[in-house]
Amino acid sequence: MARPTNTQFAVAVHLLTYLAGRTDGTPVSSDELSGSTNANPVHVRRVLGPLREAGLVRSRPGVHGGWELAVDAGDITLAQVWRLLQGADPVFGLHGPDPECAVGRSVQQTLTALERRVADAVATELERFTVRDTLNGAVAAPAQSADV
Amino acid sequence: MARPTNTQFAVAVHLLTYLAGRTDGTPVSSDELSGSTNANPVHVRRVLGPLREAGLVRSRPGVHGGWELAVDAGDITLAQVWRLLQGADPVFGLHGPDPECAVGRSVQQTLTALERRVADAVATELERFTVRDTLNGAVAAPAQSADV
DNA sequence: GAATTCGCAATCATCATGACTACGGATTGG
DNA sequence: CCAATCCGTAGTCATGATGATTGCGAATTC
Repeated sequence: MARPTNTQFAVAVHLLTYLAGRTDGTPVSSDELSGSTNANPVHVRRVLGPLREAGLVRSRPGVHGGWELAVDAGDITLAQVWRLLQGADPVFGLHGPDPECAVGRSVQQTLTALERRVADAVATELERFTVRDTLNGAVAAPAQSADV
Repeated sequence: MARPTNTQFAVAVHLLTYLAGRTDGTPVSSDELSGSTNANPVHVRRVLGPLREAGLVRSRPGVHGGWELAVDAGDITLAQVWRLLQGADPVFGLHGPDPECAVGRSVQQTLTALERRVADAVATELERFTVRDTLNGAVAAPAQSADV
């Protein structure tokens, strides 16, 4: 199926959780972080970049530099992370119908409206959890899955 | 845009709406459908295949063959279509963390649980609409978007 | 001044998606 | 029976998104 192509959200949650688990106040280098996420340092920096701009994390260059949380883990909702990294991505892809077809135009409007509804639903669900929850393993699977 | 690649759900909604709009009982060929969706006939058949297996549409070969709805448009929820085509796709991609890292394993479990929750949320939202709604343009944007 | 680490640009490999072609099978109509 | 139409499916190809990797510069610490 549509394989997990964009993993930035997953990596970000991992990184934030890792940082939240660091009790000593020392920053963590991209190198160390890349080891845990099995990614490379450049990618780590690219993922953390938007989070830094949003004020969630700090970075410092230099010998004992690295990354650390800028706010409490309990104050970072997963919805925030989602919006920063993948919130602009459509949940389902749109297609380009024949512009001359009346049905096509109507369907396109419908799909756009749907997209926003679904994106809202995703954000609402992610709003319920924070990085602290992920650190504590407090994110449980739903009682019953609607799958199939 | 992470998800922009897989447009099968969008195409399927388009195709079903097109079929629902056909008042005369004659089947529609893949060729005609491909014109409206701006795709090619083979792709149309590939998208409609799972819907046929689920009993939502029928197809007939031969001279006056083609596709038609097998059930009432009001009985086809968008969630059904979603599950058949993209329901198995993760909403956000998972990454492959270092299996030796305790944080990594924990985060992975959390993300898997999250994935199911979010997938449920999407399905629940799509459950609210049917192909008839898309035909009537009855899918409105939400009152306020949670974007940004 | 040397070592460390972030910041960023540029290139490359991989993979999902969909377009396209080709051929076979089923059905209709003469 | 034969031709035309249309689905069914396999196979190949182009495109685009994603992430790996390298290289170089700037900032900071010691």
